[in-house]
Amino acid sequence: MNQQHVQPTSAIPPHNCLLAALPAQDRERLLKHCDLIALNFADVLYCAGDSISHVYFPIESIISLVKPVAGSSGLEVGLVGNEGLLGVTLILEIDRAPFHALIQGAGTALRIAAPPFLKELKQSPALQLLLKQYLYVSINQLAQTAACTRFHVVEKRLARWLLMTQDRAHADTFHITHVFLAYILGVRRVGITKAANSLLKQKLISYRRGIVTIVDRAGLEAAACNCYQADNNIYALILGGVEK
Amino acid sequence: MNQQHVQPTSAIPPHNCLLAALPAQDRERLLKHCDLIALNFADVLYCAGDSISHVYFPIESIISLVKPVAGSSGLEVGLVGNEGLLGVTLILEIDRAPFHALIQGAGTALRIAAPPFLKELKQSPALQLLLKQYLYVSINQLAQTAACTRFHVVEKRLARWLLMTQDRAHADTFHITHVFLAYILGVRRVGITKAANSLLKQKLISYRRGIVTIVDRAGLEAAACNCYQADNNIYALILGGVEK
DNA sequence: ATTTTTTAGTGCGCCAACACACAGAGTTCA
DNA sequence: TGAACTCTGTGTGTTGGCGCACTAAAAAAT
Repeated sequence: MNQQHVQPTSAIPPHNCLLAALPAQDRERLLKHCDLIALNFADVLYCAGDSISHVYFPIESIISLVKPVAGSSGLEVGLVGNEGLLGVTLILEIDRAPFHALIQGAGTALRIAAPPFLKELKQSPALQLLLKQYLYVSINQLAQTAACTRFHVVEKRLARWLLMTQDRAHADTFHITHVFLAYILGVRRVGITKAANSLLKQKLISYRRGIVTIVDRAGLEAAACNCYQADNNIYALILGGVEK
Repeated sequence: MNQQHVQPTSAIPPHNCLLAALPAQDRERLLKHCDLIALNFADVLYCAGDSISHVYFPIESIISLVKPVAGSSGLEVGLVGNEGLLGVTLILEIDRAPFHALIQGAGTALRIAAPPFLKELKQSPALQLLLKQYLYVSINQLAQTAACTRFHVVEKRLARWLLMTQDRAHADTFHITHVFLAYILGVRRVGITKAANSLLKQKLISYRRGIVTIVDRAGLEAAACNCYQADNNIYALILGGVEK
């Protein structure tokens, strides 16, 4: 892990939707214990089974949750950007990460050690509720991914994943290689090459050597399975009050 | 839904592991609000999105949690027997079922309406902890199923499912058809026929017209993917104190 | 006892994804 | 400038599961 502390010099205050949704007082108490850190591509924040040392609120960074599989590579079961947080299961009072957590998109995050987080959690019913809601959404999205992985072809799954990442990257262009995508979606690299090439030919995306650009977002949404919409719907339904 | 009230006449007291793990006082308070009911095969307790009217503690019944998929049939993402309960997400204070819940194995269950359950939940830290632990286990098993569904062939998945069902049925023989299994595992009926036939030829199971018998449990464990063991491990790790 | 319904087994062509291997092109570094 | 490395594209044969259609046999209903 190669995390650096970052001076919070930017004029725009760092933004995480869940933090923003907290009452000002609760948020301030929490922020006092937070560090703004930079997360680098492929950093591993923790592995399944590890103790949860810190909670992360991504700002621009994107975190992949990966379920490891004996013998196989693994399978992404969740994606965390500034709409969420990493470490939500702490609300279940179990100090054990259910999944690998690795950085899929470099950027900053607010980090807080588990002990102060748990202390604030006890004091803040608003934070408790937010975590419960986010956990509920995560469970729904996990099941959605399970079904999607079973029934939908790679091209549609890839389109969905690109949309989810674009939402969290807040940019049309981001860094990703076919190899990494293959790992995430649990398919061969060649499968990604083929699917990506198809999306390219349809002029929905463009890419070269690790840089993907969304060209036609509406088209990509049409090319994706509606699991993408389903995920958004459940988030809006449960966490609708949270500003995006 | 065709549920009948059942006289709790049996000499052996009905047994649900989670209820049994509660302190006697908390359990008694809860049981006062419980009805012992009979659940019939294919009963639908609720659909995804429904309000959670009741919580169910299976005794001999087995409940399937199914994530519906637009266009496709659905995919089982959880199995609840007397080692668990249905309605665990109520602890997240969200009155919305994340999955379909349908009876996969007929039998009795203790049922309690949501309002008294929530009231008892507030009063019983032991019940709160148990639900948190069970929810954590369920999340892990959900991810396990997601990965299993992606990477393992039907025959191994079928073997795993038969073992899970045998555990919950507490019997070597139970009622199940190929059509139902196909729905549950998200494959064609013919795929089940083929896989079941293979297990039959290996003398691990026997079956005829809706009745399956486990013949060689050790052999079946060897034929299953280790997702079966992984599920058991996480349950034992988190809920190890709970008697089986 | 005959018909109808339910459940299981078989055959055929098809396709998405697999495994493995290698080629070409851009990037980095010496 | 050339070598080493990284990333993407292509080719060949294989396979697990799909869709569809039909047969066979057991159970239930009339």
